Amino acid sequence: MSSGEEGTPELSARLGYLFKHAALRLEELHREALAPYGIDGRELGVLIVLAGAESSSQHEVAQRVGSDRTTMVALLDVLERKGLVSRQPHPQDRRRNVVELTEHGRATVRDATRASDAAEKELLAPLSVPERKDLREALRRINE
Amino acid sequence: MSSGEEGTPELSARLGYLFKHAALRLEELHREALAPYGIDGRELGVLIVLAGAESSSQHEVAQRVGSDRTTMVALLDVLERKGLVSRQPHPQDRRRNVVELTEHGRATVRDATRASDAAEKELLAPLSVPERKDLREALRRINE
DNA sequence: CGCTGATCGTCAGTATTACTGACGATTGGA
DNA sequence: TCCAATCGTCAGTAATACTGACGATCAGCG
Repeated sequence: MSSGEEGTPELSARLGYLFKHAALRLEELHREALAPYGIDGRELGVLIVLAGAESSSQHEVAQRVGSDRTTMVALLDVLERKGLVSRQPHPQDRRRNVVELTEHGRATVRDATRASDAAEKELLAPLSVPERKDLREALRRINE
Repeated sequence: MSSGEEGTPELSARLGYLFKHAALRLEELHREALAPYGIDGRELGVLIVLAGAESSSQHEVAQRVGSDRTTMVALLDVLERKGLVSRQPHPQDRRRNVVELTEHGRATVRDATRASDAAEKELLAPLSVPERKDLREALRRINE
């Protein structure tokens, strides 16, 4: 397996291909699972961050999600229009916005996260339960 | 772990987050690893497909890569301009182009694949050797 | 042989996403 | 009080991949 072979490489064995296609498939499952809640996976990510750290600035939310503050503007515009989050001026620092989940937002995170869990479970269906745990753990360690 | 808990979900434990960040990190490693060859990961994918199936039509290449034929046009334009692939009219079916690796293309796939292997290895560095194999195998099974 | 439907490569247009760079407003420290 | 830094915002840009259409070509059927 590791002696100096020179075999034709196979695209479907490449890590990039494997990640990309797994991510695409998960995205599709999420589209179906989250449709009843009117959000997509990216938006659920923002809601999850807010559920874990109530009342953050937009900049903080962006950092936690792993995007940047300019991307967050339009994202929060949409979530605000959907009634899932609220923006209020920070009382002590008027440069900031305090971003919080609305009541509707809290209910949506709860239910949509369950739907997302189901989507993940469906993606991982070909694996045994311990294999699923190992996969998650391996990915977690790769991402430090 | 599986009793009716209602804990705050953590974004970094979500599969979508894990895949996205692993893919981003790998993309970055690939950027560095492939720079000497003047190609990116997407282009290496095309070259790898061509190395495994010499003389395909553009449509076939696109299907194997998992994109569509309109995307492939510009991609092959670039690879042709770089002297890595050649396009010739199919002798029997003049609708098709026969796409083949040039000599330079063959050498590039060989060397760039090695560089890509190194990038993958670096991404998987936190895992033991059997764990790397398990991860690949799990991803392969997820993607059918 | 002549039609008809399908296929191939191409291109224009569009949508999505995320970035850079700049701006005004605001803050906090020298 | 002044200056550098921060925050949210927006315009512009770049990368990517899609849809829909087009002409050229092919294959099958009558």
